[in-house]
Amino acid sequence: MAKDANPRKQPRQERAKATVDAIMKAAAQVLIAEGYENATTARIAERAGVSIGSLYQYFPNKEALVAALIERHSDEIVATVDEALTATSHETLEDGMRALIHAAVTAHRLDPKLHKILHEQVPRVGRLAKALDTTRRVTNAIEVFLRQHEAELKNKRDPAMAALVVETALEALSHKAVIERHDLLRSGAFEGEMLSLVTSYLTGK
Amino acid sequence: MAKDANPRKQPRQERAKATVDAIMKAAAQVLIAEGYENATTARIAERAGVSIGSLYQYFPNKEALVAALIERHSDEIVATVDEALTATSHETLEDGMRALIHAAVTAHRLDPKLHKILHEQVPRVGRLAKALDTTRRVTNAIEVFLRQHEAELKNKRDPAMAALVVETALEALSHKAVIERHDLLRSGAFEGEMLSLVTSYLTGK
DNA sequence: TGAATATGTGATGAATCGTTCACATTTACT
DNA sequence: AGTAAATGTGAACGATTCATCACATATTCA
Repeated sequence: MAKDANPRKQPRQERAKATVDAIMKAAAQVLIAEGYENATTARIAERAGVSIGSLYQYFPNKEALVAALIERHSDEIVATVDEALTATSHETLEDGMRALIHAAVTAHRLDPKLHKILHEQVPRVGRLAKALDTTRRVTNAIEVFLRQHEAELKNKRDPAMAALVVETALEALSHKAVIERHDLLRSGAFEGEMLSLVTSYLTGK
Repeated sequence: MAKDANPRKQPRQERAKATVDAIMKAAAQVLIAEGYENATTARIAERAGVSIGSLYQYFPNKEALVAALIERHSDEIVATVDEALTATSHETLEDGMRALIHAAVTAHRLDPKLHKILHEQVPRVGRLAKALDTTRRVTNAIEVFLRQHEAELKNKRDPAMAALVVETALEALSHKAVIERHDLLRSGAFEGEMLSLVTSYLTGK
């Protein structure tokens, strides 16, 4: 087990970029198919059609490879949520929440199987934990939005606290719907429940 | 790696029961201290003051040992929640939710470190997944409670759906508070937020 | 007391894994 | 064409793991 976190060689030629891309694609596929523990570097390299040595030329170890995957996935989610909230910054709080919920569900649906693995099976330790702080970034975005709509907020609701509550609840509900109860999303009923949950909490109406 | 799931010998003498107990206690301690991946059977046996052979006499493999730990923990949580809901079955819906929230937080606090490991680091595969269905059992209990208070429920709220939403949200919030933001529990403010969230959703007031 | 059964031991096997490194091949550039 | 840099290869290594089994000890009970 290497503790070496030294940055590996950066791909300079097109050929090398294709290799890195193939490795990451293969890593995602193998993670989905085999789970984190059985996703060995050898299997990933084989799936990528690359030798094991090439893998270690661009990623110092397995952990860093998975971290790269997580970071990319996290960025996608945060971007999706951010877009939704900034796009509705001048509409009502309820409209914003509706957009947020839609974004959260959409984000989870980008690659549900990979999301499930990354979220449930990847150990939350070391560098991996850092890459997984989607939560904090999303909560911040929500807090900003709530401050912009403080007038609609129920008396004495602290935006920071409310953002924490809303993020936690919506993340859990989106996750459950997309990962475990995909049937709930057939009709729009479940999104309606989520909206009802957060708006009545936030506005107190 | 053995796939053998054959039931191992049951402890018949007191001595053996003590051994099994020591193994489970040690397993919890080692899991907390080292994490799931580094919690080797050898380390657990050493910590228990037992030989590795004894461990394998009562547990067919590491997975089964952890599963036993999970099952016990899950039963504790379900029991705590069940008590709270049945004790308040004749009080108001809000009182019941207050008790439920208190129970959820208490349940998470029984052994927060172990809970965190079991919840976040143990791979959700095979037998482990089955043992982890605390969720389903708690949701059922909540649904029963809600049906008993259907009169107080907002128009057209389906008890099954509402139970799902409430369980998911409260579990996520309790988890976050106890595991990541223990500071939030100093004052009772956070429990208040949780109560506000679910009661305004359920009663629509 | 002594035999049958239950329990405990730990060296050892067998498998797997992450990672390295000496070397081969390909590309870029003069 | 020729050379240096970039990229690719995969056998081999060391470390670690789970799990077994032949044997020793303790307990039960006739």
